[in-house]
Amino acid sequence: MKQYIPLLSQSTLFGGLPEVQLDDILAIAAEKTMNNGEMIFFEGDPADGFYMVAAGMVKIYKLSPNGKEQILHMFGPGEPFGEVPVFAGGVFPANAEAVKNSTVLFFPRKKFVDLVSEKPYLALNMLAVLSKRLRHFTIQVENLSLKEVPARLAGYFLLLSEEQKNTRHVTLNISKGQLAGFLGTIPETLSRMLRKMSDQGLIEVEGRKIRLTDYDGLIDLADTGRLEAAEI
Amino acid sequence: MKQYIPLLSQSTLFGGLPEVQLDDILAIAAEKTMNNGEMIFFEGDPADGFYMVAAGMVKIYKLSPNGKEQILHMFGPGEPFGEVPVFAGGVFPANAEAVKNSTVLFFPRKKFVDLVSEKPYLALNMLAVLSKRLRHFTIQVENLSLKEVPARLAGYFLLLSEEQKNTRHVTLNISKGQLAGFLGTIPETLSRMLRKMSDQGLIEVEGRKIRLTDYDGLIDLADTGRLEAAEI
DNA sequence: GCAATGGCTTGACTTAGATCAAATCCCGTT
DNA sequence: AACGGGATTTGATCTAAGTCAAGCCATTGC
Repeated sequence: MKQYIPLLSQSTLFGGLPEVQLDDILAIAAEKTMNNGEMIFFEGDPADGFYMVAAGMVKIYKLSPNGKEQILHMFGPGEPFGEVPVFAGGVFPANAEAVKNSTVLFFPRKKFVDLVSEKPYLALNMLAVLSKRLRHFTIQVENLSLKEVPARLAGYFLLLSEEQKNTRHVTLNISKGQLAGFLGTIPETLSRMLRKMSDQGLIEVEGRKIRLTDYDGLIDLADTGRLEAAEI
Repeated sequence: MKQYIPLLSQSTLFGGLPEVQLDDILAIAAEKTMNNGEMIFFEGDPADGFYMVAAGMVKIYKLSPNGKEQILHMFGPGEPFGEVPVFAGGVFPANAEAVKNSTVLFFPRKKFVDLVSEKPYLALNMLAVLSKRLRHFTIQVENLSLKEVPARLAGYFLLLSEEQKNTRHVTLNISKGQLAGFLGTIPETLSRMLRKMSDQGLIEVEGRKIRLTDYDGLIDLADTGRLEAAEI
């Protein structure tokens, strides 16, 4: 069960606090297995608990009236999702769908609230998790409204490069279509941008493997925004 | 001091919990007065505490390299802000500026964390506040990436109309320039959209007073997206 | 081996909205 | 009442990115 630790240890801020009893928290969880593409919940569904990914991967997204999909988050093993309505009340604000065959844990709200009242450090951990998520959203809003697609894309590559230790060689963990949704654009546009960026020698694309051939150029692109037209 | 209650009572979810001692929380706060336009903190500043608006109004925003401003939040009396780094660690992810002459309370992180360990219900209240903020961001991301400016604007009017009891007659509480920043656009575009919308009889604009002349039309616009060109 | 399906790429076209520049309005001061 | 400066509006233009329509791999199943 040790693979579930991320939920509980994500914050080292309050390290002086006693160790959480993993069994306590896992005791109140119910396990569900989901197939790739299966919906976990829909926007608007009443929420009486939250989830955590045990295995696989889950995407949280919104749809526009004409079907364009904006991915808000992708969550992997150990990451909780759908907590908002548990604390704020009401309904799920977005859709959740398994993007691989996955196992998720469900935590009924009542049980969790009871538990959290007993164990304050659990609440502090949860606060840290929500705070980090809030920060991610801050960045996402900034990206969507202040940066153009190439800048967002460059930023995404740099992020990947930090996550994966191989500084110059990253591998997409999602399909390009999904990546487009995550960046707030559409597959066609993403495809063109990838092409432009490789034309300019910033990257080399081979399927899901991306070589970052001009790291500094990417950094520059990521925050100053503009992708110059290729001048031979 | 009763005007500070919103922080503590925003969640009725956990109503069974004992009443918070307002004095406890206010005891650890320091008061600052700010002039209109004065900065409270900058993006990247190290954070050792969070704030709450006591009087006036504060905007939280990001800037693009070329100066465009995206407002993330506007906070009024009783609303806490800048809590994210307190729980997630690190630095402020955006700028905070007083948009009126204002008074803010500052809560040093260490003192607050100590207090929260003693009073679990305080943490639960904080969780509720952060969760609601997270939900707002969900909506903001959706708006920015999936909806066009007229739809966002219509949505904003409908929101205002709910907040202010007068169903057909709303008053902007911020300048149009600020509103543009909040909607992720620029003043020129906002101005044109307001014009289009009044040309179509959806609203009537008179300074900061807006009459919602076609409520159903606005609802339609807010979620199906498109503003038809005015015929004739 | 060869449909066939889904993911990706490409091209031609359209459009929402940003930029630039110039009025004009509005309001608190002097 | 005249002044000055910010806020707002308007017009002309430009551009990033979305839409529509085809074609192209590349895998999976038959």
